[in-house]
This record gives sequence, C-alpha cells and structure tokens, in this order.
Amino acid sequence: MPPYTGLLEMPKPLATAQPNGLDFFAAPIRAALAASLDVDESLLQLERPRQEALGQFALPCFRFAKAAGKNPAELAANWAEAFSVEHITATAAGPFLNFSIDEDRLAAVVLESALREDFATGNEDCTTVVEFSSPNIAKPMHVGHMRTTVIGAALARFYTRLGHHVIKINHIGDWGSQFGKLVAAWQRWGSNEELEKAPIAHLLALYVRYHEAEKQDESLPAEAKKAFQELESGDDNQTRATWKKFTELSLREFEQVYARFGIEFDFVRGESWYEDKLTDILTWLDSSGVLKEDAGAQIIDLTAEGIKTPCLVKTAHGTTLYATRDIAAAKSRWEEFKFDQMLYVVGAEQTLHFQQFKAALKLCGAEWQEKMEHIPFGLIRMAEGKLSTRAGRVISLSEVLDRAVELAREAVDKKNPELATKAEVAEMVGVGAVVFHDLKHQRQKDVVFDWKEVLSFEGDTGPYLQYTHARCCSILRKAERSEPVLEEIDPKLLRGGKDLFVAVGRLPQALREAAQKREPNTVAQALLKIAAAGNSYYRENRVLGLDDDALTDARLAVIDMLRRTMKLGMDLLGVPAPEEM
RNA sequence: GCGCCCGUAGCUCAGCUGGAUAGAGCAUCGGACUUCUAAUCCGACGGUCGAGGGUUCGAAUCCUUCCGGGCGCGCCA
Repeated sequence: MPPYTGLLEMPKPLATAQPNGLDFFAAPIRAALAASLDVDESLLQLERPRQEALGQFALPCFRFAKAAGKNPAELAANWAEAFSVEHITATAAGPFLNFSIDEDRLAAVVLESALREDFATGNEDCTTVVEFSSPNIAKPMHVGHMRTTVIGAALARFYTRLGHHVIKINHIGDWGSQFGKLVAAWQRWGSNEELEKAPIAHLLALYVRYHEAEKQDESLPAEAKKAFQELESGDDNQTRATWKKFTELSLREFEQVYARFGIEFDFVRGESWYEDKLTDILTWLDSSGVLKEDAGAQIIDLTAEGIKTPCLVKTAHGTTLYATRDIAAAKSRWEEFKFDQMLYVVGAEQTLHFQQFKAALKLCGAEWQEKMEHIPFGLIRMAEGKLSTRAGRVISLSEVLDRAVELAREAVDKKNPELATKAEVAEMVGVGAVVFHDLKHQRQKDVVFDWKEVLSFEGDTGPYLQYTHARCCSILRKAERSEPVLEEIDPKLLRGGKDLFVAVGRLPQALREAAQKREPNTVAQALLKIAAAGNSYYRENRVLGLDDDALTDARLAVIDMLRRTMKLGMDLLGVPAPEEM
C-alpha cells in the first residue's frame, strides 16, 4: 500500500474562519452598495460575469430598475459612477454593473489567504451523519459501489472542512433473506478450502449457483427461508456461526478497497447491528397506530403522505424487511447522535424506499425525520445493460483499480523512467484517475461505464490535477531557497497570474456550494480551473534561473500557493497527490 | 398505467435557486520542448441547448405538453 497519508494531514478548520479568497471582496462591495443605494444587503446577490475579463463580480440591475421605474443601463451607469471602494472598479456594461478587483490587490489578498491554514474552511457547528458505501457481504464491491463510496467520502470531508462534526457510517448489508439463500447454498456446496482462498469469490459463486439451481429444485427456497429464520431467531446456532464467518471474511476484503481509497469510517455497522432493536421498533410502530395487516404482512399505509405503495415492515412468514431495519437504524442513530442532518448516499433507484420510510417515521410523529436526506446518484451501466451480480455482468471495483494502476504504471515507465517510487506513484495515479472520473460529473446523471474514459490520463482528469501538483513540488524542490517572507513580496511581481488567483480565490465559494448542493463535482470543476490556470501560469512565468531574486521569491510563493491549493482540493475529493510522477 | 431522474458540439461532459456573444476535455487539423516534468501549453474546426407552448424586460436554466433514454412501483435489498 502506498504511503497515502494526505487525508490525515488536512488542516483542521479554525474556530473563527474569516472570509478568504474572493469572499474577501464580496462583503465590502455589497456593504458599499447597500449603504449608498439604501437597499437591503440580502437583495444584492453578486453574480459571476459571463467572462472573467469583465470582472470578478457582477450585479444585474434589472430588478432595481424595475422597482425604481428607471432604465437599467442608466441605473448601472449612475451606480458605477457613485461606487467607491478602494482597489475595486465598478463598470457599467449595459444593464450590468461589473466589479473588477485591481490585479495587484487581488493577487496579494488571494496569495495571503490561500497560504493560510483556514483557507476554504467554515465554522458551521453542527453534527452531520453520512451513510455511504454500504456494500453487501458475500458479494464483491463492483463499479456500482464506487459512486456511493467516493461521493459519500468526499461529502464527509467537505463537511468536516466546514466545521461540522461528521459521523461516517458504513451500513453493511449483512442481513436479509438473501443470507438464508447463501447459507442454504453453503450447506449444499460450500468448500472451506475455497472459502479461505478467496472468500468473496467463492460466496459469489455459491450465490449464482443457488439462483440457477432454484429454477429446477423446488426444495431450495424452503431451505433458504428456514436458514434465514434461524438467523433471525437470535440463537447461537450453526447458521449464525456460518453467517458470522462470511461477514468477517467479507469485511476483510472490503478493507483493502477502502485502504486504496484512503477512506476510514467511524462506524462499520451492519444491518444486523440493529437486530435487537427490531422488536422494539415493531412495538413502537404498533403503538403509534400506523400498522395494518394486509395479506398476513404488516404494512404502513402511506396514502396520507401521497405515496401509493405502502411500507412493508414484516412479511407474512414473520421476518423483517429492509424498511424495518432502516427505520430501526434511523431511530437508533437519532437517539445516539442527535444529528442536525443525516445524509444517505444511496443510488437513485432507491428513491421510493427513502420516501417510504421517511413518511412512515413522520406518521409516527418522529419530527426529526426532516433532518434525513437521501442523496441519490445515477446508475453506472455497462454498454450491454444494467450491472447484475446474478447475471455475472459485473466489473469488480478492485479490477477497475488494478487495471487503472496497470495503465498508470505503463505511463510512468514511459514518462518518468528514472522515478524511484514507480509502484507507489502508479497506484496513486490509477486510483486518482478512477476517483476523479467519478466525481467530476453531476451525481444525478447515469453513466455508461467506458474503460477508455475511466482510464484516460489526459485532459480533464485526475492525473492532470496530480501532474499540476507534482510540477509545483518539483519546482519547489529545485528552488533551494529559504521560504520567502510573504510581507516582503511586492504584488507587482505577481502580475501575469490573475486567472490563477481568481480560480484559487473561488475555491472557498465552490466548497460551500458543493456542501450545500451535496455535489462534489462543484469542487472537482473548480479544481480543474485552478489546474488549467496553473499550467498556463508556470508555462508563461518561469520561476527558477532568473537574475531577479525578488521575482523568483514572488513566483515561488505563487507556486507554493498552487501546490497547497491543489493538495487541499485533491484531499477533499480523495484524489491522491504524489509529489513526483 | 403511475411516479422519479436524464436529454447541451462527432464522443464524454461543465454551465441549471433565470441574466450579457452557451464553455471544457476527447477526437480532427495546425503550432510550441538547447532552460523549472510535453500526463503540458497556444490556436483552428465544431452547437436550431430533444421538440412545441407558456411565464418574464430576459429562458439551456422555471412551468406545461409531447418525443427519446434510464430507474422504480408490498412480502429482495
């Protein structure tokens, strides 16, 4: 495993985060406008101009013009005339009022704030529970699990950075009638030897075999049902011991994947963890008067909440269901953590399920259900159709990572044959490519899994970000100069980097937006812009080998800012940041 | 049938709590390595934002209908 410790090094937010980056300028602009125009500051939503050349902030004047019965262009012109804030120029462009920050001032402020520990932090003091990843035991994690894992982990880091107390929960699928099937299959065809060798592969084979045999052999479903009932009985029987062994072996395999992603959970709790709470939950539901019997099963009617499909909490043969366990888990977590929000990073195909069990909780008078939010994401599909474990149409997650690392290794061999740490770097580049590919898209959209796309290392990709970071590290390594004193840098020497300063300066805003929308791609896109501006910058502005020490120091500071910002952004996303590649 | 999501350049996608000539990457074509990593940079080509209607000073963005694709709809999870 590579020495990937980036996430652990991430600076903790300070208690009093100050506005930094471009936020530093937004407040005075709004204050000045509000004061001179006598309008409420909340009405002054500063936008981003169409083109960067127009300025860093924009205010469309239409609605003010309408309210005042004036021509918007005239209004903008008047306001531009009256606007006076040091270092900021207001220009009317038709009906728009654009604000441009003096290049030197912008550079100095962004440089200073991006080098501070509290850059892009927050002090939102609240408790956020994030449930994500949640694979099923006895099945390999496939590319479908990648999205919940990678998106959930990124969101958790965002909230941590913004000051939340974050609780990461891996809700392992280790309970349900499917394990009755698995145990039944194990009793018939299981091999201890195979299990030791490759636990999940063997269990998967048993599962697939079960589903094939089930078509011919009618006694099989009964065996499976009996096995699950034995599991739920709570007795320490052979079935339970078998199931426990499956769980442990599976978790051990999952841990390897999480280690590669650099992910740790606060709680790895299977559905079975809530098992002893299920009886109480059913009693609670019953006492709330929401339970109804229907064809032998216990259901909660949700038509009052506008949901036609009822929520099933107990089957006709007495076993609990997914919804029962999710209700139990939610209630248990509420009592344990008193969260301000609980996010479920689960595929969009389960939208109805979440609506159902939230509605069920609401009917029971559990007000706190409003704090629960399903964060859906689009499906990953193969060109041939939906991924299916049963049909064998899956690509395991480790296979994807291995393939990516293999290709990364070829690239490293070719591009940097002298590198001493090729294997480690290849691991980071491969994993980074896969992770970033997932995070750069809007999470709601379905994605068709395309090897060529995922394994691309050029253009808007993870390795592009990594390359930018590595280049900075390389320049700083070769500089052989003591760290410049920030206060001594003449802002004039920072000229030529405005695009970069603007891009970096927008990161705090991007992080806040990403957290609010629960959308990692906002940070991913912002980081791509920073990398692009950075690559142009050091292409145009040579740092080393200059005659001018002051200029070298100034540019070194810029490179250091770029390096740190890239590292911060990549840490937030979970993209490893090698120092050489 | 009902419900949810998606439809932007040849391909993959940004942009979506309405705002100014719709942006990237890939692919194609052209240019840049005697100097800090060419996994890069600079440029060209490329779009009736699925279609119609509506709201609005202004719509890729909001509403609505239709078309196309995906997902879901009680004893699986």
